[in-house]
Amino acid sequence: MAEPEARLAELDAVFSALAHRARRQILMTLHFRGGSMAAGDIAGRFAHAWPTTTRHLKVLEEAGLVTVERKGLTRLYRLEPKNLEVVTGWMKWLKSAKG
Amino acid sequence: MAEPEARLAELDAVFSALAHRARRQILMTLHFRGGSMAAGDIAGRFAHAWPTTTRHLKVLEEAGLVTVERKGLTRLYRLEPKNLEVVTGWMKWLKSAKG
DNA sequence: ATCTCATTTAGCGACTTCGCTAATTAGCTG
DNA sequence: CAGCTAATTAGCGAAGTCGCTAAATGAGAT
Repeated sequence: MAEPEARLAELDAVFSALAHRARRQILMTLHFRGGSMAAGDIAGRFAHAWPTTTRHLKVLEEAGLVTVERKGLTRLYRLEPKNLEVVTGWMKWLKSAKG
Repeated sequence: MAEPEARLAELDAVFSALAHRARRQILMTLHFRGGSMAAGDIAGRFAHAWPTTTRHLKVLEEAGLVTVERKGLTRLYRLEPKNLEVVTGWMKWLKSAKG
């Protein structure tokens, strides 16, 4: 683990990313559609303007919750469930640890 | 469950509350010290000015993550683990549901 | 009633977030 | 290359967050 500050920063990034309803919904949408979708496909499912969704996607990407891959003209966003473990890990630890 | 909007609002409140490092730390501190502490006891463990911590406590309270009880001069904050289930529930559901 | 102690509320300034529209980048096709 | 399409970046304004200090509240003790 090392680098406690890096770990805290990661927690900050992940929890902040999850703090917005639209971003949680993006993750859910991705999951329900098999784990990966084109950016426009995602944007099309939201009432927000496309650039707004683009920015949400960037926040999720910076938190490590999704990854992007260029696929010709489109960009494929993929759910990265591994980094969600940061949250479950924190929750589990909070519940189990003894003082 | 009913009221989908109420449920979404609760998710918003809880995830937003967890999005700040100091607030996560307050929950951890509470847990490690047995689940309840006086406000001043909590504030004393943070570098922030006392009113700043008071506000964080209010955010946590509004999210249902802690409760307060007047105890003479002091106010006793108690961890409310039940409402943390909102998060674990969301996480679990996200991981297990099939599209 | 007054004083003190624990805590909150009020209010300010710096900064960030989140929505938008307009402009730009970059790949593909003719 | 010109033109279309997918998506991002730029930049703006409204609103929220988070730190602070100063003032107010409210309970207990003198």
